[in-house]
Amino acid sequence: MLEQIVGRLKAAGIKPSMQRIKIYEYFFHHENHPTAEQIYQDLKKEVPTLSKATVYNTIGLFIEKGLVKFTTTDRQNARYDLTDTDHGHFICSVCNEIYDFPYRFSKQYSDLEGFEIQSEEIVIKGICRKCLKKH
Amino acid sequence: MLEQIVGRLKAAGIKPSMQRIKIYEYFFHHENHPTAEQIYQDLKKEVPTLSKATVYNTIGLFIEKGLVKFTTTDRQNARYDLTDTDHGHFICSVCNEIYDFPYRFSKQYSDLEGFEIQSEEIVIKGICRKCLKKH
DNA sequence: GTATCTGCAAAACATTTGCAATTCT
DNA sequence: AGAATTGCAAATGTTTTGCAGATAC
Repeated sequence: MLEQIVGRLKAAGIKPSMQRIKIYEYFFHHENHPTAEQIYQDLKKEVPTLSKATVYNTIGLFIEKGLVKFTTTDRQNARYDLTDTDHGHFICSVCNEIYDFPYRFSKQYSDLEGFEIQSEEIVIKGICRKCLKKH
Repeated sequence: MLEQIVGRLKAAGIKPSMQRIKIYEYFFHHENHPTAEQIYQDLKKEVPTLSKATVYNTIGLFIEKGLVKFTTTDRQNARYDLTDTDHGHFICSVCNEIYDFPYRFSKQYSDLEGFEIQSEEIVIKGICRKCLKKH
């Protein structure tokens, strides 16, 4: 696992420092698109000297190198996604949890002829099953 | 036209003040999802006493009453959409312009059974034709 | 005249930046 | 030592809030 993390960082041209490994690893263990704040709060327990600036800067580096991308689910806080699979995002307006669901993009949009497509995202907002049950 | 604006505001339970009419009207005349700042800058010419707080508060009221909703295209600045039609958003990563394109949502997602769906948005990022031509 | 609405200034909040201290090789 | 990385504190930029004055009914 750790080998895989380090390998991917190196492959992306990123020197695998302690902080970078921990942050990248965090994305693998926390699938529901954490905010920088959540990453910071959780990792501080393991790496007490960690600063929020480092979290932001490191994620910025990951984005630049293509390991991670923004989701556009949440306008308040930035949320991130590993750049692996085609999937849609459902965000619950009560608990703010993000759920991934399988979704295949069409890749072809007749009304966007002549446009270069770089990424596609579908965002569904509503109330998740867990929150619906609470009422 | 003005009648239509005023009518919609009243129907939504919003008292149609000068500022509110101008701001709501603005959305009808500017289809590409302006930011609060753009609305403020443009309307200031007509309504010099307008303050940015009023723009934000008024849009907030519109959202609360369901006349307008956030788009999730842009993480830097809030952008808004009239809650009318089914369409997708294309955002150009060069000029930051938003293009609407026809898109029919499926409304049915087998993997979201038991979830209540309130809104759907598809966001495609890339480079628009205009910017591609410049190179 | 009372309730609502507006606008200013300040506050709040997420994110970025400059720079000094630290770490790694 | 030299280069890269990190962490702090301050800056930035957007959005929200408190409150006093203005407006509308």
